[in-house]
Amino acid sequence: MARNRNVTIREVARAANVSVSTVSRVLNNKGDVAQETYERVRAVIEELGYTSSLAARSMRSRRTGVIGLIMPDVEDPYAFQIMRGINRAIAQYGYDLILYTSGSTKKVSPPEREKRYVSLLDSITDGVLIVTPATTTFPTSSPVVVIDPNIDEPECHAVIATNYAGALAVMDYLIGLGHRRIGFIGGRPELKSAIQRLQGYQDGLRKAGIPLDPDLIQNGDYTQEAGFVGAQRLLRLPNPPTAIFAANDQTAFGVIQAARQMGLEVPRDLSVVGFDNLPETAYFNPPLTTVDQSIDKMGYVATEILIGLIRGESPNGLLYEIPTRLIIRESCRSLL
Amino acid sequence: MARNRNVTIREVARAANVSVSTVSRVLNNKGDVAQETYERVRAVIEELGYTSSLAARSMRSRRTGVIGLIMPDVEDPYAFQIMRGINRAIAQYGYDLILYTSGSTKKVSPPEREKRYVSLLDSITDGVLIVTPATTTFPTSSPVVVIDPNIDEPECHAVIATNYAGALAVMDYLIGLGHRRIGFIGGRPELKSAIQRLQGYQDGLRKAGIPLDPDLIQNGDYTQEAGFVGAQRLLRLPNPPTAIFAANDQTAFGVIQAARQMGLEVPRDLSVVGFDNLPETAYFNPPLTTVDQSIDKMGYVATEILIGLIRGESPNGLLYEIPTRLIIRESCRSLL
DNA sequence: TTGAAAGCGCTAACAT
DNA sequence: ATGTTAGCGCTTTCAA
Repeated sequence: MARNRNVTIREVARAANVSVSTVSRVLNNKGDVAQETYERVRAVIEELGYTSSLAARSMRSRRTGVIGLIMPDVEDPYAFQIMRGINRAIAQYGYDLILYTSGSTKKVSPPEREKRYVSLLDSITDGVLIVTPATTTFPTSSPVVVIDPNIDEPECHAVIATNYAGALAVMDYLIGLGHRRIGFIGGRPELKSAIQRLQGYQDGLRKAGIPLDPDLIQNGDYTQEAGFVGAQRLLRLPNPPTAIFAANDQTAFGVIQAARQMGLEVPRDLSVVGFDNLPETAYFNPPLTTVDQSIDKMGYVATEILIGLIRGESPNGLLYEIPTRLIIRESCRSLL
Repeated sequence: MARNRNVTIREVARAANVSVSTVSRVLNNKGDVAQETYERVRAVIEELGYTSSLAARSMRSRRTGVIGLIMPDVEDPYAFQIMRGINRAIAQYGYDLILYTSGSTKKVSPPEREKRYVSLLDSITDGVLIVTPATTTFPTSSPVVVIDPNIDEPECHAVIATNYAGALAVMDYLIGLGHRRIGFIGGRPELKSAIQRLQGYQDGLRKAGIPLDPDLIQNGDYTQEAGFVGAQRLLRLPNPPTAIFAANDQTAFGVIQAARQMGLEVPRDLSVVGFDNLPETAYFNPPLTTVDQSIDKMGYVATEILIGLIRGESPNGLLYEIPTRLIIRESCRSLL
């Protein structure tokens, strides 16, 4: 906290009978310390259980060995999955990670909030990662890498997924099975990912020469409820779809529940495909065919890029795309 | 990062034509600033997009408004669920949260690691929360609250769950349904929670006068695999159990899978009950009867206690117990 | 190889 | 009501 009664570098110095600068040299392995002195200081550090203050360290030095992470919502399973990948990367490269969340400032607009967080973390980290930001311009000199930004042309290094291609793959698959009436339940319409998935749905139909039926497109918001409600609407149509493409796995789960409640068996009576492939998707019954975004990989790659930037490397471009791939878990047969 | 080219309090002061201390007063709403000056400074702060450096702030001041969180493993869904509760609390009380994870130092023993993290966070937070720590003595003056410590008599404020009572409730329930042969698949045997659940299993049988059959107890480690393997062993016994009590929900999922693979229908042929009730448990099919630990509530309460301590309040005792409760999702009928 | 001293950005006395 | 000043714990010149 602050009025820290913890042992400081001064106490270590006194106990080891050296100056603070010598202790600092030992801490940072500067090398220009006599072997004997080095060991004595190390011993004292050990004995006193000394840990240098992150606050003081980051105030003076360029490098802290800590990476900052900002997430829109810690509770978001999607963001959490990204964190898994980040975690792998920091372990691999020997960095520490600080995740910052604010309880207050809900009244501030997202871009403002993000900027505030970045400059906050900026003071104690070597670089910052942001998940699904609403802006990509940040008032900082230290590197920033954004993951899945909700911005068309990011102005900083960004890692994105091939949402459009993934949605197209789903449509190719379903159409290939013989489906002609395919319903779609969308994600949060203000998000780029949702727009791209819808686009893939539409273009997939177009490519196959199947006319677009507006009745078959339902709004959603990436929740299970949206899937449930949307599926009910779709299945009650005079001419219901034989397959439903849900904007994410949770929505797909809602679809399956609605179908069941209406006495339909999945996949016998209805084919269901989802986007995303979070770990809990594995618990679904029946197993769900999904588009795997390698969400955690986005986190991993973003961290790798960030660490490269910290080390002074400069990647080719600003954008890095992680390919999606279709995982067929349960055959979605044609009903025709 | 550090060589922060960000705007500092000095630049704000110069732009607003006041001294740094006046800016500091405005920032901290000290009140003894002229209305006019206050507004001018606020305007400049806004204009320059100034954010005070966490590092510098925490070095000088007692209060940072930030709470630190240390988790054994960010990937652990149990710990994540606790974080949900913490998140609710910090939102409620207007604090910020910093989660600290280290990629390196895997070689250090857990207690040492925890101490290191605490003193690290200590320098930038007002208090620290630790999930399932291996120690409860920390070299810090700022308050620490531990959640579900793996220590019998914690030496700092601790929030724990009534694991034993919960396990007992499961046994009462199953025995009440008529079950006499009840299998048990344990959790990580080095953890207190696992020991207490096993104890509840054994005492539940004893209470009902049912002799303990060692064959019915399988080791586990809180994973799905452990449930799968353990259930296979149990169900292949000459005299297999009619019900299985799994140490947590993931293990229960493994049990269900094993039973299915052996041609048994749950719950018709086998009753399954789990401990824990993470959100993904809701996706299980058939619905699982579990002991809800209110895991997130543990996080919430711990945060409340910590904030109280920060504010100088002193709770009654060191220990706070969160009651568990049995959630009956699917009737576990007797097979006798 | 080591120490002394300056100063990072900020807050909190103490002056005015 | 505002400014001046002394550090917080650390790293980093610069001297010795």
